[in-house]
This record gives sequence, structure tokens and C-alpha cells, in this order.
Amino acid sequence: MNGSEVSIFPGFINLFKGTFGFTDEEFSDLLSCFHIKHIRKKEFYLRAGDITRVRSYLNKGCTRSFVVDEHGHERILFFALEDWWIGDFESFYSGNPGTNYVQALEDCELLVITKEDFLKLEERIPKLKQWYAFKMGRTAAASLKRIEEIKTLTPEERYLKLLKKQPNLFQRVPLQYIAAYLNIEPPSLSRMRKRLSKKS
Amino acid sequence: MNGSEVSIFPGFINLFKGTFGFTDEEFSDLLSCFHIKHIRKKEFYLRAGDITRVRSYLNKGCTRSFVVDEHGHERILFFALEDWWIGDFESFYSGNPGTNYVQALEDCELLVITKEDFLKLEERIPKLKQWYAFKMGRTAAASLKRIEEIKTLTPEERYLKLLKKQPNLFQRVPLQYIAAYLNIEPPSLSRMRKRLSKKS
DNA sequence: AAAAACTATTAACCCGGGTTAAGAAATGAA
DNA sequence: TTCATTTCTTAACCCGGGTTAATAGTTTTT
Repeated sequence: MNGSEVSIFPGFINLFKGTFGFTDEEFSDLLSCFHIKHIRKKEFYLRAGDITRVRSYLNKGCTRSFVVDEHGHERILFFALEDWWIGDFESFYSGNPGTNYVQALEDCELLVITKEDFLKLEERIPKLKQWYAFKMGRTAAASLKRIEEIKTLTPEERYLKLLKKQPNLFQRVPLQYIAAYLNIEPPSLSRMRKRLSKKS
Repeated sequence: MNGSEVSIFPGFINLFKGTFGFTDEEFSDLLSCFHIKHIRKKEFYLRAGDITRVRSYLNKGCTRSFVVDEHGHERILFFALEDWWIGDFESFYSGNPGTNYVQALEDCELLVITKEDFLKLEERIPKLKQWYAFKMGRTAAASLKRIEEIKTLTPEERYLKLLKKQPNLFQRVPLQYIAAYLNIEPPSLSRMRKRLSKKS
């Protein structure tokens, strides 16, 4: 990837140069290892059983990550918008087939780096390793919290929480997926929304 | 406690002499440290805030152990019948006030040993320490499993599970407490039982 | 532009738990 | 024995999610 394309990755630049304080050299190092990948709406970026051999930065678009439970039902773990890293972290580290599916809900643009290049980069840029380790920890904790959430909160509480946390999702994600995320059926979500709109 | 009373503690004897292989000397050591305590139906053996300074073997009777949740509702952790050890293990070890309530559901007879005597005994009889440590681990694990159970199983599943695991409870524990254990209201339990009896 | 596919809502119905209040049955006490 | 208390069940009603099917609105495809 060369410098002239840089202007279309504002989030990516801001992340590494701004937030993370990469020097220009470090940043070009970084950039040269990535390549662009496009995924069309509804396409799968990842399926259960796949081995994750890359890291992908979601530059544009929206995805849903889910697993399939014992009964064959999809259980959505989270939606990703711009500036998320997507994939099956567990599979990336273990090298074993993963359990996650990742499907594009819009046409997506990814910045992809191979595991090998990423590990090399991490060696050269210690900050990167720290940052990613921190990120991973947060993600793992969030997954556990998410499962806990489904068990302890009512559907309505889960809905209101999502509305507060990621209000922008509702402009981009079909409600059927929101329902799946909340672990209820679409008609129930419709009724709930109607109920809530009457209250306020 | 002297030897002539021994015949009324068959479970206790069997536990230490039989299952656990105590010699006669070890057993009289043990016995001499215990004293008998009676608690009448509905009386509290322990309340939240109490510090547990003894261990009690439930020789006769039936109790319920519960905590009070954020909303002031009693949440029953388990029922104890003969041959259980009751109390707040956490408070026993930490020396801090505990969170558990233990209430007699029948007139109860306890074999009680003070913390000091128990610790002395443990030093003299290593087997005892091991056994109790094992026991504690199991109890802690069971508590976690129990909380998990309430979150993941339906009321009916929880009912059937209890029925299978401790069918004798139903002969001795008022259904209102069973309902509390299952985390439902008594009318719901009644309806459920009616439903189930029709099915079979 | 027309057809097909997808998405969201609604209705009608079931199901099971919560709530309240009433009454029946069992237990315990005077 | 009788009276009181406790325990259990039932009814009537609410509430909210699941299921199915119909409909209407949108988007995509051809």
C-alpha cells in the first residue's frame, strides 16, 4: 500500500499517528504491510471452522459477528462499524479453526495484514504489541459481559442499553439483526418499540 | 460429649469411622470436642452480619440457607437435611460478618464444634483437613453452579432437576420455600405442578 | 420497468410467570 | 375440641415473548 492512498483512511491514520503516536517512519512501515480487501454486503468474511491468519481493520462498512449455539440459532456477539478490528482472535492466536462467523451487513472495505507481517511489526514496534494486547483484553472482557447481559437483563433493558451505547447502529443495521442481538424475535422487537414510543 | 450418646448419631459415626476411616481414638477425640445444640422450627441459626465461629453438623432436621438480594428478596441457595454441614463458610474463614441466613424448617439438632477446637483437631488429624478442604471446594462450586442454573434454566427445568436430585425434600419442605428456591411465586409453582401432572 | 427478494410491522393466537384475593386444607395451640 | 395460623391451591387478570401468516413498504436484480 503506498502513501498516495492515505487520505482515504482517516480513522486508521488518526489511530496510529494521533492516538498512538507513531512516527512517520513507523507509520509507513505499518502501511506497507497492509492490503485492501473488499467484501460485498451479505458476504461472509469468516465462518466457523476457518482459521484466522490475518488481522483486518474495518475501514468502511458494517459487520456482524456471531456464533451458532447448540440449537443451531445464531447468537450475535457484536456489530462492528468503522474503526473496529474484526476476526476471530482466538483462532488467530491458537492457529486452530475458530467458532465465529463474520458477515458484512454493508459493502465493506478492510485493511488486511497477515499474521506473519503483524508479528514482525509487533517485534519492531513494542507499542503496537502493548496496544493490541490491551485491545484484546478489552474485547474478551466485553464478550463475557455480553453473555452475562443476555442472562441477567430483560429484553427491554438490553434494547435500551444498546440504544444508548450505539444509537447509530439503528440507522444502518436491519432490525431483524438487532432483534437477534437482543435474543428476541422480530415481532417482539416491533411490539416493544411500539410500547416504548407510547410511554414517552 | 461422651460415648454413651453415640448411638443417636449414626450418620456422624458412619461418616468419620466408616467413610473416612477414623480410628476409635481419633473418633473419641473428635466427639469430645462437639456439643449438642437444638434449634426450634423457624428459628434462625444464622443471620446476615453474624460472624461464624463454629462448624455445625446437622444431625436431625432441615434448614434453608439464603441470602437477600439487592431488592430485598430472599434467594435460597440450598436446603440442608441430615448429614449436611451448615453455616457461612466464608465468614468462618475470613472472620468477617457473613451474608448468609440459615433458618430451621423443622426442629433441628446440631453437633457443634468451635473454630478453635476444629483447627486444633485439623492439626492433629491431617485427613480431616483434607476432607474438609475438599468438601468446601465442592460446596463453593455448587453455589456457583446454582447461580448459573437460575440464569440459564427455565423454572420448569429447575423444578424437574430438583425433583430428581432431592425428591425427599418435597415431603418435608413447604412448597413456598421450594418456589423461592426456584425463583418463582407459589401460584406459579402450583400451576406448573398441575400442568406437569396432566402431561404424565 | 417489472419482477423478485428482502424488511418491517401487525394481527391472532399460545404460553407461562407475576399479582392479588379468595377459599380450602392442614397444622398447631389453647 | 375449637380456634388460629400456616400452607396450598385456584381464579381472574395483566404482561410480554414466541409463532405463524398476512400485508405493506423497500431495495435489488434483471
